Amino acid sequence: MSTKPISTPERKRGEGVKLVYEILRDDIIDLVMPPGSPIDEIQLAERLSMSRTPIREALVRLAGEGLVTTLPNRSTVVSNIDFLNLHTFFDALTLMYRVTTRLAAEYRSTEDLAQIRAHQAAFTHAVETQDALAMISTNRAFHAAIAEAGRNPYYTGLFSRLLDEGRRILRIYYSSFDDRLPQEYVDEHNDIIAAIEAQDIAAADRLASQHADQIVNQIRRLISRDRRQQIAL
Amino acid sequence: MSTKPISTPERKRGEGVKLVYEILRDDIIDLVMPPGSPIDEIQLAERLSMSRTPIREALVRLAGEGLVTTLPNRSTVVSNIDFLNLHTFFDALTLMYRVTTRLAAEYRSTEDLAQIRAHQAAFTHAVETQDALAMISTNRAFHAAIAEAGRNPYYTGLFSRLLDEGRRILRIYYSSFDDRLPQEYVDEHNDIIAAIEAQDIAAADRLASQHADQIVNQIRRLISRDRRQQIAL
DNA sequence: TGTATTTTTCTTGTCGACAAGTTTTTTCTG
DNA sequence: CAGAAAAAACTTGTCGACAAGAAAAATACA
Repeated sequence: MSTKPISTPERKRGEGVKLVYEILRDDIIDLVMPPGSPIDEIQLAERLSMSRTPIREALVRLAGEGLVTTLPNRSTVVSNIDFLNLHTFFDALTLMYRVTTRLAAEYRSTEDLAQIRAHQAAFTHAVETQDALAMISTNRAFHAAIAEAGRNPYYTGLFSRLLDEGRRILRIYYSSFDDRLPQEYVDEHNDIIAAIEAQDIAAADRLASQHADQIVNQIRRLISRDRRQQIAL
Repeated sequence: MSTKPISTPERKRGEGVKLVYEILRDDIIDLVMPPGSPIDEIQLAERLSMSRTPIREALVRLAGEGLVTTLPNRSTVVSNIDFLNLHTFFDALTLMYRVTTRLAAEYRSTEDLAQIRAHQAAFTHAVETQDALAMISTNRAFHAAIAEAGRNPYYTGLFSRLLDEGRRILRIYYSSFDDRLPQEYVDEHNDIIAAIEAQDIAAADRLASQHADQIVNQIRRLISRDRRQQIAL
């Protein structure tokens, strides 16, 4: 975690919480603060030059989203990634990939398609320049845009949480990205876009399902490879 | 909302937030505080004889779950029920009914079954005594227990929110319950229990789907009937 | 009398301080 | 010197107070 103070000489009333929330959220998702990192309220308050009240409010919100864990009367820490129950994560992620893509095919507007295509362009660029970090974030934005087009807030809410959790997991292994897979992702994304544009719900469901399997399998491979390396040490 | 002060002479450190959270949550779900009700922090603080800090923390949590809406620099109010987009609610509810029941059939332990049966007994009793309010809450507990048996925290989290929202909607119409339908629900619940016990995933899925359709249709009927009455006035 | 403007009142957002626990350090004792 | 007990240092949870903004009331004006 960077400790340098952030210059916030003037802040509007009500923006403090938002600021802290977004800083912590980004730092947690990008693993700047790895799982288990303690979050010191006083330190944060000094760094952002504000009182502990807005800090605590942001922490309560983050706890509600499962990104931090509050240990009563003890420190708040960045939530751990539960590798033992990853299958529940994969299961929910796959389901949300499917239903959001289905709904997008059903309800997408022309503007939705433009948004989705813009994110896909960014993802393609990240793949071409082999920027693994950019791949992870643009991939998230691409699928979040699809979910938005589906217009079901219950799904977008859960899906966002799952995508964030997936980002954390991928960041751990981002250095060991295969450069063969990303191109496949680009192609699959394009197929999904085509199905959404054609409003072919069945195809959207099938493609999303396959895409989810690809990602799940990739994560599984990254984890097992990592485990082998650890044993080799 | 009842305004009588609650006797809380001594409270342990850290229990204040939990107390406020549960009181507000229950009052909102049971429509003691109907949608749109303003929540006055100072009034609440005086009634529970504590400062505004724990009150605000509880409100942030409730806002995270969508039960209250915070209007910046203005009052926090109980969230409205979005009747215009009820289809997104029905869609998500049906899906969660299905996946949680499927998973329960797959992973249920003997203790899970006992829990589920206990809730079903309570539901049956509520139907027999024609206690509509008890039907609503025991029905929720029954399905929540099934979801717990499926052991996917992402699903149980979303499902809980949906069940709570459904409880709010049903409470609005609780006086106009048909007395024919509840008996069907009892039978359907028993079929679902049988499928879960037999670990018949396909049957569990199918029954949950039918059950969800029943409930969705019932709510739709209650709403349209209510609308006709309003027009008749 | 009705509308615009100012003033007052009220509620929320933020702050600094203190109390209740927890962890770490120090001191005591065998 | 090792382990237990006591004390100090630190962190979190709660409080009362104040400032900023919004709603309501009062006033001015046509």
